[in-house]
Order: sequence, then C-alpha cells, then structure tokens
Amino acid sequence: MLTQRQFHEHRPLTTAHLAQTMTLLSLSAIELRQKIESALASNPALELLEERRCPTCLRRLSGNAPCPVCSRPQTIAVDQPIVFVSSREDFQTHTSTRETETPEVGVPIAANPDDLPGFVLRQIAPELDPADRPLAAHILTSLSEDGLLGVPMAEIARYHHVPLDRVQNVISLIQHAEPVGVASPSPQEALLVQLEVLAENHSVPPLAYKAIREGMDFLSRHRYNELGSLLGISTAQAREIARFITKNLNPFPARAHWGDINYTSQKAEPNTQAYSYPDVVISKLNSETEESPLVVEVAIPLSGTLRINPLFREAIRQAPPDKTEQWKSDLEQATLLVKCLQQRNHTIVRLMRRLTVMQRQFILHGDAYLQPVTRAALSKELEVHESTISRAVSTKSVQLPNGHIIPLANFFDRSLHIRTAIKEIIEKEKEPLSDTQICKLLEKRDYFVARRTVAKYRSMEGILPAHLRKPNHNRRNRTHKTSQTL
DNA sequence: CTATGGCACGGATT
DNA sequence: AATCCGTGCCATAG
Repeated sequence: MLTQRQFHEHRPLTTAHLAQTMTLLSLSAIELRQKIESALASNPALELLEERRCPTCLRRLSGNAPCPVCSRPQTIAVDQPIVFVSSREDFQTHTSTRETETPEVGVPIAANPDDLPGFVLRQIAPELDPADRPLAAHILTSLSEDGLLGVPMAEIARYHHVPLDRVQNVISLIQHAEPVGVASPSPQEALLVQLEVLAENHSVPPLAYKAIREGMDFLSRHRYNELGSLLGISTAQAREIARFITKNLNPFPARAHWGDINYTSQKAEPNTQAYSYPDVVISKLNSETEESPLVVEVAIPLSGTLRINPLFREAIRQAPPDKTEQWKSDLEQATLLVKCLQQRNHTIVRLMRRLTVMQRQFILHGDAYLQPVTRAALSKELEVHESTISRAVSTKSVQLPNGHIIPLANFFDRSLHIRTAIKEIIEKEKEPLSDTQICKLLEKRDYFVARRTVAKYRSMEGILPAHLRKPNHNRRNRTHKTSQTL
C-alpha cells in the first residue's frame, strides 16, 4: 500500500482522492482536457493561469519551474532522459518545422486535432480533380465523430447531380489518406481498406479479408468459435486472426490510433477522442547526433497552469452566509482536482522516466529493440499498484522521435521484438526454415522463446509454415518503409 | 522421425 | 473475477 503523499489539507478525503487520481490517470490527454474544461466552467475556485513559454526554445511550460530542457545542467548523461510536463499540444513548433512550410503534405502527427476535414483534404488535394472538390468537402464535413461517413453515398450523389461512382471514387481517395479508412460507410469497410493498405507493406493473414467481410458479426462479438467454423479453421486460429485485426486495424478511423480498439463500445459514449493525438512526445535533444539524451514531454491539453484562484480563497471569508457552504465545497473540490492532477503528472513523469531509460534502444531504433518489460515489474520499481501502471499505460499514446505514434502499451509488448526478428529471419532465408531452426537462430540473437511460440508468432504475422513457403532466391527486397514522410 | 497445429494450464493484464 | 498470452504436451500429417 502506498502512503503516497500526506496532504496537509485539513480534509484529506483519502478515498475520494485516490479514486479521482485513478480516474485522472487513466484519461488520455483529450479526455483530460474535457474534464478540466468542465471543471473550470463550473467551479469558480479554479483558475487557469496564462501559459508560459520558455524564452529560448518556446516550449510551453506548465507550473513555475524553469524550462527543463534549456536549464539543464551541462553535464547530462546520455541515457538520462529529460522528462517534464508540457502544457499544450503543439510541440511540433520545435520538432518539425517542415509542417509550416509545406502544408499540403500531411504529416499526420502535426495535424490540428480539431480539423480532420482540412487535414484529409490537404493530403488528397494533389490527386483530387478540382471539379470534385465540392464532393470531397461535402463528404468530409459529413463525417461522424468516429470518422465514418454519416450519410448515404446516394444522397451526396443526388445532391450534386453526379453519378454515384464519381462519389465512390472520391471516397476511395479519401479512404486511402490518413487516417486510413476515413469516410468509409461502415466500420467493416474501414477495416477492409486498412487491411488493403497494410497488405502493401506487410504480410497479413489471408483469411483476414474473409473474416471481416463475412464474419464481422462474430468478430465484433468475440464469437471466435463461430468465426472459426465460418472460415473453416480452429477457434484458436480464429482468435489469432481477430487479434491481428484488433491490433492493426481500427474500425473507427478518427479515433485514437492503431492499436487499442473497442469493438464493444458501440454505446453512444461521447468519446470525442481525436485521431493521432499523442499524450507523450519523445524527441532527441540533439537530433543530429546519435548519442543524445531523450526529451520526453508529457502533454497537458491546456495552454496554461491550473491552480486555485487566490482571490477566491480570500473572498470565501466574506462570503454571503447562504453561499459559504457552496463556496467551501467548491474550494474543496478545486484543491482536490489540482492535487490529483499533480499526482497524475507526477506518476506519469516517473513512469516515463523509467520507461525511456529502459527502452531507449527501442525508442531510437525500432521494434526489434524492444525490451520485454512487464507492467508488474515496473509497478514494483515505482512502488505503485500494478493497476495504476495498467491504467496509466493503456489509454495513452506516444510519439516517437521518428514521428510515429504508437500506444504506450506497446512499450510492454512481450513479443514484438521477437516477431520482428522472426520476420527478418524469414525475409533473409534462402530455403524455408522450420520453426525449430528459426528458434535456434533466435537463440543466437539472445531471444529465448519456445518453438511452439515461434509457430504462433509466425502464423500471427500471416507467414505460412516452412513446407508451404517457396525457396527464397529473389524474394522482393524489403525496401518498403511503412510511411515515408513523402 | 520431424514439423505443426490443437488444447489447456498458469501467470500477467485489465 | 474475467480475459489474454506464452508454453508444454500430445496428435496428426508428411
């Protein structure tokens, strides 16, 4: 049990406090913004202090501390990341200046999270027949919050007096822009488009298409045995497929990101989570050199610092008698919120500091270098309950120095590095290698997994068993990068 | 006999 | 407490 900090408030409210800390911790930056905004609106004791920028690097800072990047000690160890809380989303100003120069080229991460239509439009502009612009505009403004097409295609066609297939063409163009699958009429179609795009650069389980096309119903309900019999495969295999799909595809393109998807959350949750909005941004202090400390910015989606309005604290003494109770409780709630917020940030900062040290290689060099770390181990180190880590990790996404945005949970993926290693081995193999042989090769790279597991990963990646693979003399070279910055 | 896939158990995660 | 994931054991295919 963590005794955390003893708060010197006369009313500690420990249970309420703990409960709220938990909730706040599990909120992503976007959700947190809503929460704070509503608190600000309803509680006069809260006050949003103006944002403060570091005079040198223009980072937006939270609280009163000096800019941790610019005021760092000269002698800073390379493996010692600089971790701090930063107060608004547009870190992009200093990490990527390209964006402002060429707005046509959509760099996904730099998008304003509130402007999905414009973001997509910029990407497709070069390929879009100017005559179709109104169509595209119409489509993009009719998107639902999830990024699906809210109105029937026929309606759009009728409205503009154009043939249906022309609308279809525009939609198809839009679907292939980031976030892939937007403007699909249904989650199902969004998945299909994503799968198609994914298949260009990766191998995908061949049955995934059929699973989505025909087994969507089972898929969304986790009815794996039914799905299995539909596809003519075992339940376990069906689960593999489903796993692949949930892991790599997103039925609601405008939602968070590749990764965690809620098939079940069909309930009208006002989840306004914008697409690709990182909760944490990791960059290199000096992006030129290889040996450079990491800079980790934990996002607070507000421009400024939240605090208790000191005037309110004063005023409460002379409150009109009928209001004292109300004001008191306002003040109480406000302090609670602020404290919890601080604690949330504190926890995340500690978490990220430890995590970035352990996963430095992964952050810099990609999937193959991911260290297997369990949440449990980390929770022990940080002396918090494991569910705390779990909550903190599962809802958030991180932007890596290479610009990719991934779920923070990926930092704990126990199999990713092995899977990429297996893919590499098979890419390079001359003759088909059996699982056992692959297993041995993995051992040489210090990856110790059971032979059985190799088989699983292989099928997970949609790679056929050895006896069904072709001898690989001139297999296509793996020069495809997933998303070149164009 | 070897290579793989199915099933089930136990630890990790949520 | 329910679910997911890596593994061991066994059956089956070649």
